[in-house]
Amino acid sequence: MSAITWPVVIGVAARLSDVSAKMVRHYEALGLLSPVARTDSGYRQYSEADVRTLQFIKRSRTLGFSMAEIADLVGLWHNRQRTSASVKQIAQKHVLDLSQRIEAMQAMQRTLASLLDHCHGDERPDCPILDDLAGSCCRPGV
Amino acid sequence: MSAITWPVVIGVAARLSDVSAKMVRHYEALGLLSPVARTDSGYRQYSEADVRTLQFIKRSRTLGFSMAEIADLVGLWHNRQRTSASVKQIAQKHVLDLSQRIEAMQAMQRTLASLLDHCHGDERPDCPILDDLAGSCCRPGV
DNA sequence: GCTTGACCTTACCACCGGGGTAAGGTTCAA
DNA sequence: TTGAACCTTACCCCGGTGGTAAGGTCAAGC
Repeated sequence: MSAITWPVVIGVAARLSDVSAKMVRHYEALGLLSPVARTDSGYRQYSEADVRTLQFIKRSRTLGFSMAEIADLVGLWHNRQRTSASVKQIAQKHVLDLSQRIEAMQAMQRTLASLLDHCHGDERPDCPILDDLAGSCCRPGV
Repeated sequence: MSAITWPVVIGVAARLSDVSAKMVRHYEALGLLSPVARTDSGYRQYSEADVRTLQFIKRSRTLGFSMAEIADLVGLWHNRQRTSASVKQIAQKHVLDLSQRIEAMQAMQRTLASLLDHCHGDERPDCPILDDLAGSCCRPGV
């Protein structure tokens, strides 16, 4: 077990937060992470607080929040005057967004399932799936 | 009711297939649609078959197939030696892919729902959602 | 002290499935 | 003949991430 000497360079911060060094720089460019300190030679220096912010961002991405939402969440996290209502509102909107995307994909699945059900899947060329994609059902004359 | 005079320019083909002219050109660049005829002045000319292909692509996109999958499907559609098994295999893979994406999003939803459930959503700053994102549960000492 | 290799820096390009915008040529109808 | 509507190519943008290249820096080993 090796204790960490702070601050750390980007590679260590990346490993500690399970975010690639590339994305760590990207998050900084996006403003999710305030510009960190630099050594004389230009190396970025990450404090424990910086790494915790990266972990916060990572966890938020895992839950599917967009970069814009995460920017808001990080801002609220760092703001002691925040209200839990403002946080909850962001999360509720995200859940709603997820529901809509899930519903859209499930609709695709239902249609595909029914098409798969009617397709023999054998050596013959006749295929209800292609027939549906070609729209033959709606325009029998075409 | 106005009968259509074939071939048509890109704008008409776009309206007939509910695909933007921009994307019609893009699909051609991707090779989904073989390069169409041109007038002396360079305008693209779309036949009925071309428009049917565009409609096929549109319907496939609506069902969530990727461009690569659609390229395969269009190829099979135009190939009389195809087997319905080959079509079915693409569709089955796509359904599986959808299932995995849906499952991942539902997992996010479950986590978010539980967090929302514990968040008061009032004027106070205390917020289980932020606590979770900050990972305080797992690293109480940090 | 010098070399080596691992690391850092910035700056580009790519993906997908589009959206936009600009500058210029063409067509058609009034 | 002129003006509007349309076409052409060529470029930039989004989100979120990967790669790659060319160069600077640091620490350890000899």
